[in-house]
Formats: sequence, C-alpha cells, structure tokens
Amino acid sequence: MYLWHQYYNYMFSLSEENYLKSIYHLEAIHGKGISTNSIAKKLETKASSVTDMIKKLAEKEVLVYKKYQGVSLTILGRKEATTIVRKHRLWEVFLVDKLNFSWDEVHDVAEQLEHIKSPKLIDELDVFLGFPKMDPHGDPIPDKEGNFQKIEKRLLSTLEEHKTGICVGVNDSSSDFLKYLDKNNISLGQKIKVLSKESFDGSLTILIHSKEITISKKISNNIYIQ
Amino acid sequence: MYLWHQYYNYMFSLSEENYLKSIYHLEAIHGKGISTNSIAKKLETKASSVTDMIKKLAEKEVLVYKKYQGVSLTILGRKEATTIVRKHRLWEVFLVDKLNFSWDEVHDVAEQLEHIKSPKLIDELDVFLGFPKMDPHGDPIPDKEGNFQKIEKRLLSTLEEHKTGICVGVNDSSSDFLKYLDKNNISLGQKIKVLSKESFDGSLTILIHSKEITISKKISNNIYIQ
DNA sequence: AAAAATATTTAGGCTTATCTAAAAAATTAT
DNA sequence: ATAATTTTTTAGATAAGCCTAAATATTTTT
Repeated sequence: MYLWHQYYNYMFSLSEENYLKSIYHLEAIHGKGISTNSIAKKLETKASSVTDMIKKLAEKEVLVYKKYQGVSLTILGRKEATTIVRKHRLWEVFLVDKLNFSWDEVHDVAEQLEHIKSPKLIDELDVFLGFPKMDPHGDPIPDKEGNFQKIEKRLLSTLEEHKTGICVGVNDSSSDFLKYLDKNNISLGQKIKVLSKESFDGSLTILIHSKEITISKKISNNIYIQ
Repeated sequence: MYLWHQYYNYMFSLSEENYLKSIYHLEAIHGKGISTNSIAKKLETKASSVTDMIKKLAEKEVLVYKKYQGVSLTILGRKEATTIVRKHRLWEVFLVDKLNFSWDEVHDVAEQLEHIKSPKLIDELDVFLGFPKMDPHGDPIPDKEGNFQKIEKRLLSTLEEHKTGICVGVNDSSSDFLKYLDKNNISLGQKIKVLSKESFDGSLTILIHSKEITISKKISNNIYIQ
C-alpha cells in the first residue's frame, strides 16, 4: 500500500526523489535551466527517460519545464530536494559517528536511507546526533527548515604556489576517490601547502603531514580548501 | 566462491522480500505448506498476484511450489527471511532506545528500514545496540547466524481464572492495539492476574497495576504471557 | 544562410508487479 | 458420487519507469 496516504506531504517515488535530488545538485553548480542531457548523465539513464520523468514532475509542480529549454525546480521542488539532501547527510553522520563506517563507505548506504519516509525519524536522528552542521565529506546539513550555512571554500586546484589551505570538503564522495585520499593521508581539517604547480598538466606537488606528494589536476579539482 | 553468492541477499526486490517475510511468519504459525490465499490475505493483495510471485520465487529457489499445494520456504528462503526479520527488529530497538519512538510508532518505519541493503550496516547496528535479544514488542531478534531463542509463552486468553502471568509479548504490533495497551497500562514485564472469565464472549476481568479492568477476547488473544 | 552536428522529444516496446475476470482444480456438502 | 462451493491458476490488461530508434528542434560550423 502506498505510504503517501499516511504522509500526504511525502508523495514522491524513489525514482522521482532521485530526479529531484540530481536537479537540485545540478542547479547548485549551473544555476537554473538544467538540460535533459545533463540530468541523464548524472542519473546514468537516457535522455528519453528524463523527458518522460520531467513531464511527470512538472505536473506535480515541483519543477518548471518548457520543451527544449531545460528545467528549474519550483519552491516546492527545492524544499523536497533539500529534505532528501538533509536525510542523506544526517544518515552519513550517523554511519560514521555511531556505526564505525569510514567516509568512503557511507555514500551507497545513505543513498538508500535517504528515501525512508518518516518526518519523526529524521528529526529525532538530528537530535540524537546533536544537530550536526556538516556531513563526513564537509558538506553542510540543512536544518529542519531547509536552511544551511554556505561555507567559504575553493578548489585546491585554484590555490597559488607556496600558499597554504585547509581541506574542508570533497567534490566526489565515491569510495575510490576517498580511499585515494586516505592512502595519502588527506582528510578534513588537514593543512595543505602547494609547493609547485606543473603548468603542462596542472598537477600539484603539495606538502601534507610534512610529506611531499604529487597529485593530478583531477584530484586537486575534487578537494575543497579554505 | 562466486561474488553473487556472497551477496545473495542483495538480489531480492522489496516486493519479493515482503513475500518471503510473510511466508516466514505464516510458517511459524501454520507450519509448512502455506496457501496462496493466506499469503494474499497477509499481504493485502490478490491470489492471482501471489501465484505470479511464488512462481518467480520458486525459480529463485527460495521456496518450493507445486500447483494447488501451497508453498514452503527452502533453507535459503528461510535464511533470507530471517535476515529481514532481524533487520526489522533491530531497527525497532534503535527507534525506541535511541530516537524516542514509542512501541506503537516503530512498525511502519521498520517496515521500510528492513529493506536497506548493507551487511555492515545491520551488524554494526547490532553492536551499537549491544546485541539486543528482544525487540520492543517482546519478539526475539535473530543473531548474525540467524539463531534466536524461542521463548516460552502463551496467550493471555488461555490463562485460567485466578492465575497470574507476566506480559512478555504481543501478537499485533499495530499502533491502534499498542495504544490501547498503553491506555490501560499494559506493558512488557507487567504482572497480570485473571480475576474472572466470561464464558459467553471470552472476555476477561484482569488485575493489573492493582486495578481491575475488563478486556475482550480479541485483546487477550493478542497478549502473550509467561 | 545552409549544412552539419548536437540536443531533445516522440513513438513504440519491455519488465515488474499489480489487477479483474474467467477457467480449472480441489474441497465440502448433500 | 455428484453437486455446490471454495481455492487456485490462467489470460489478458494496466501503470511506472525504463529502453531503442526515429523524428524534430536547436545550435554550431562553414
């Protein structure tokens, strides 16, 4: 039986929620007017499937859609997406703080947990965890009202030679990337100094934990510093 | 060993898991050979849908099915079902012990949480909760290997006049029933004495918390005592 | 501005899990 | 043992969410 009979305000399927979340994340980067193709790429699906789904979501008034012109979330859609993000990040904190998960293990499980429908569950979890402001990857956790602090941060790849920054987040939460960081002792709160920058390929030689290592542009493009 | 075998429990859909769980619970009451109709009733679906699904589950070798003869879980099917029950009950303990849920609020949320797929999650949750043996309704929680202690218990409705028992479980975890129990101060561990039994309708007058109350047969049929 | 390339939508199908209605088998009653 | 009833299965339909292939619209290149 359908759950939204009980929780009228939670009337989205798992698939619809994933679309909303993806569009939300894309809007955070590219602003309004998200293309069909970019959504398809993000969700690893086909553009035709995206067209089908955005028509449905437009009817539910969580986004605005005009043929060939991309989509934008409405206030309602953004609220819904923010709730999903809130759930995802709170569950990640739970897994790391309470269940001994490492930061590279939480993403896939949180992808499932974020779809659990119970307003009480998520708000009590927030209380239980002590109202955390950040998830294990340094991303902000929206509060009950959907507000969160946007922290100052820039990509490590934009830091000038001889300057120092503190790692405050990552741009990729995949297990592979995070394991790479672990292997190289790069973690949140860590001081990183750029010793030199290779102009040909953008690779950086950095000082971390009093050790020199060289990282590719792809890596430095996925590390946020402050 | 093949990879899929290690994660064999990953290959069931939410719907398949619900069928397995229902058949498991029905077998606990009625033994092997569960009828199509009883499964349909339990899952609030149609017999024809059940026939379709049990054919599919038989192909996956989690149950044995012969036309017109009902179904029985295989070892594999029982193991899978036990895992789902383990997850359901551990999540219920989590909700009550850590998130301030009352015992009448946990069932629906646990119905969702039990389908989250992550072996590490459930075993770490077990550790975090201190390896609980019982859920908030007095039902035993299977351990990692699927073993659990079957506790001695009988229905309150079978207790003779003037005898006393201790409430150790309930046979219905619906919010309505549990709220009724709360209202009448009936909870796990509570001493209950049967003062008199009405032979016409089976209703009982019981002494609980030094107070006399009368409960219907339907109620006493859903309370387990020891 | 026309041609080429790219992006998006439409049309038609597939799969899963459900349903209703009808047929078939099993059980119960007479 | 036959008729009536109940249970179960089959047949065919539906909806969600995805797919491929083809058509159409938009953008870029020349």
